[in-house]
Amino acid sequence: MSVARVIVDVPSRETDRPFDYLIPARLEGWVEPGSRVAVPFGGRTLQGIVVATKDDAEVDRSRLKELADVLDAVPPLSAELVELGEWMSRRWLCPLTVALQAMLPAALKGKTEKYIAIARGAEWTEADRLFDGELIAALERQSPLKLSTLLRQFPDQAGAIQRLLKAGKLEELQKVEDRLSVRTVLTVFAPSPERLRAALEAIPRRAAKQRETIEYLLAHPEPIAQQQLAEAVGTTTGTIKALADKGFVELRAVTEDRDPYEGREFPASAPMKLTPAQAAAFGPIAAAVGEGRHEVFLLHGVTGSGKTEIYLQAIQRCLEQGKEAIVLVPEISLTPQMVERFKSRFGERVAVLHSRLSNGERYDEWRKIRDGRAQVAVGARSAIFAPFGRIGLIVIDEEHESSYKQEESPKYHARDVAVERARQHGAAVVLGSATPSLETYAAATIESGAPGNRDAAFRPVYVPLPERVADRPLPGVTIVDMREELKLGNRAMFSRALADALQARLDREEQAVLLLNRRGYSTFVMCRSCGYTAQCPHCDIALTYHRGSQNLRCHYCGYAEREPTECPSCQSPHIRFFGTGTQKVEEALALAFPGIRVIRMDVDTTTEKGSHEKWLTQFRERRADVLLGTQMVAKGLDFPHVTLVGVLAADSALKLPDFRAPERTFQLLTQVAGRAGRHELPGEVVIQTYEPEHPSVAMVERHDYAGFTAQELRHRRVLGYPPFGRLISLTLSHEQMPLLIALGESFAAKMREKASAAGLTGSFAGGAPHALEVLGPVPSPIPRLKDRYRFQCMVKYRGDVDAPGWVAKTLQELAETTKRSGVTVGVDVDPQMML
DNA sequence: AGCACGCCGACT
DNA sequence: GTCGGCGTGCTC
Repeated sequence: MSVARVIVDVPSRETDRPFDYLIPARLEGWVEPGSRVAVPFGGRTLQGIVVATKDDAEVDRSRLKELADVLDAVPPLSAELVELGEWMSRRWLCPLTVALQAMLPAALKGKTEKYIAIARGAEWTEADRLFDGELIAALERQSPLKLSTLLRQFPDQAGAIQRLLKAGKLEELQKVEDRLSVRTVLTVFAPSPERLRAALEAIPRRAAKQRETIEYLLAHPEPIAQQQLAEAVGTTTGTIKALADKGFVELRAVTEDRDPYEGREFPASAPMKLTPAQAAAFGPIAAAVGEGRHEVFLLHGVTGSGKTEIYLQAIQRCLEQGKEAIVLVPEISLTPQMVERFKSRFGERVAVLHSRLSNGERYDEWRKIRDGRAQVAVGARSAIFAPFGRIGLIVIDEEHESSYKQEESPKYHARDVAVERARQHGAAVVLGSATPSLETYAAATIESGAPGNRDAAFRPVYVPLPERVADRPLPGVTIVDMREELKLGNRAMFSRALADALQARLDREEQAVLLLNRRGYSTFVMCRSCGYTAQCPHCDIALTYHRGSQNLRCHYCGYAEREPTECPSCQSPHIRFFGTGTQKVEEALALAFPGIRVIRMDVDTTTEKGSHEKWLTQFRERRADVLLGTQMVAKGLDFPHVTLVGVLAADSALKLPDFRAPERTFQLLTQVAGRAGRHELPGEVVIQTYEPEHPSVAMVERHDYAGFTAQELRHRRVLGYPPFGRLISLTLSHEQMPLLIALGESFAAKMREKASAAGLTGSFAGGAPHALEVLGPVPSPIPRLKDRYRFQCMVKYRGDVDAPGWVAKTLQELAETTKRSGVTVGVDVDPQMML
């Protein structure tokens, strides 16, 4: 008998190591690295992932328990993915189980179910029968029975169950069950026509619906879903159930593959002829893919330069090598149009993974990949874990997008995972963007790389794609200084330039996209008498007024309260709403342009499944004049009749306490500007701002990526920010503020002490290659979240020192102190959002 | 993360 | 005298 090393599904630092289990004879041969198993662990049964197997000669067998079960016929992970998980766990300091869990579709996140059974040899006394008769009877009918079912049936018998368990008359069993398996559809199978006719004889005349059902089956003898049959006959499933009970028809659960794109036709598309510029960019990528060489490319092409066609042809080349390809796109641009391009070119070989799929649908797509029925996976962030075995190419479109960084644990960046996974497979990586992140751009273009930039091995080959297809000009950009507007007495949210441009679109029956980075109606609520502002009671963040639901909401924790009519603090009626959100703009548009048709798109209008697509389709079909939304309208949308893009407040994100704010603003503005005039009609962009001279705004006017980047990189170099230094943020939280302040100070002091003891502190400003410093603590930009106060420390370092490793080790050493004090420490390696 | 074991207050 | 509060500690 051999031994399995198992990572149990307990996401804590203490249990973040393999536990050994004996593999019982009946499971021998089913266990390998990547297998999902159920194991007994501290008195309960949990899901775990096998990371290795070994011979039992090396271990003390007597202290080991046995695996309870293997949960899948085919292991859901491979040794390679387990190894990738281990790498992630080191890189982003998360428990290994959390990294492994991120690779599994939600359907395979096993949950422990408790069952109650009558114990062997249990004998019921008179008293048992008297007090717990019904409970015992239920278990005598069926045993074991799910504890939850039992409690639903006998809500007040929890004590009795406990007692009988203690007395040894009942016993508890635990099983790990999947959230859902393959979807099954109850399907009706009709017997032979003779037997159907016999049934007709036997069914009394008064059971009209049953007779009709049989007659329908005589006419349509093929198997049919119960639900559909009921609809076709005009009855309920009860009728069919009755027929099945009498044995006239057969009712069976049939497993069904859900195809979210079922019934949709995708016209086949052939590779297009590449322009000379495209061909020049394609050359080196195709060569690497053809030779099965691991190499990373930065494909820097302006919007409309035809990057997608290059991806498609590179994938084609990859498939010709008998290998598989992964394409990552930001969730938001994973629209039907985008999917269509891939489905049209590669048909059935494409699996699509995005968050709008139900767990079951996603599981089906995932199985298509694992079982080799698909060779191309297109999806958002987590598609980087697509269970392929021979990857030849990984494409990351819009590589600068912040959505590639997961904000919950594991806080991984899909771009970095992609490079590591490609290295494992000897695959090529194409990072595509019109506005590459400064990290990637610097690594690709600065002579010696950026000294503090990830690992030295990250040196993408720079592949520029400077021209737009068909030489369509970039749209003209007008920057409007809103201070001037104010001076001229225009206090409306639309400048004269934007209002005129909008009117012109309405007159010409063209369309416009308007961007405002604020959802809700207004941004804050204040009392004019006493200065009270509405804050979230759990997060100390200003509440936002939502007009439709007439309430104030916290955008961080979801807290909501009713709209106030008087000041809660001084009872004055002079409580007012300030700032502008998308809802308010919608109203202002209706007022300024009577009859205008507006579609508003933000998280409030797109939560419903499919609503995102619904709105976009409506807009595409020109059933609206204006698409108004938050940044989600900026990404990857492509509408032929949009000739105007308006940005209402370009600087709204500039003042955020985040060193990436200028970069994000520039990227966002450049991306929206690219939305206009992508087709025959020329486009125009109007950007409203209070800071027209700010580089993030001014450089957009000239479409000057290089100019903006050069300037921003100089800033970053001086301050030692990425890509010239790297960061790890440590967020300390506690319910009590004074305690947290004291604990934070001592925590930071200890970190600094340890860093200096390890010889890691150097003069950071002097640019020493191994310098590391611990900054803070300072109040976190969100000073309180869900009733816990927050302070943060920042570890800033440069060069190739293994700072994540050092932080992990140091936190381990401080673990006892922190645990006793009740502070929790959250770690974010390479944070993307300073908020 | 749970669930055990373990030491101090309000009930039968 | 017991039931039960939730404070540490361990889980192959």
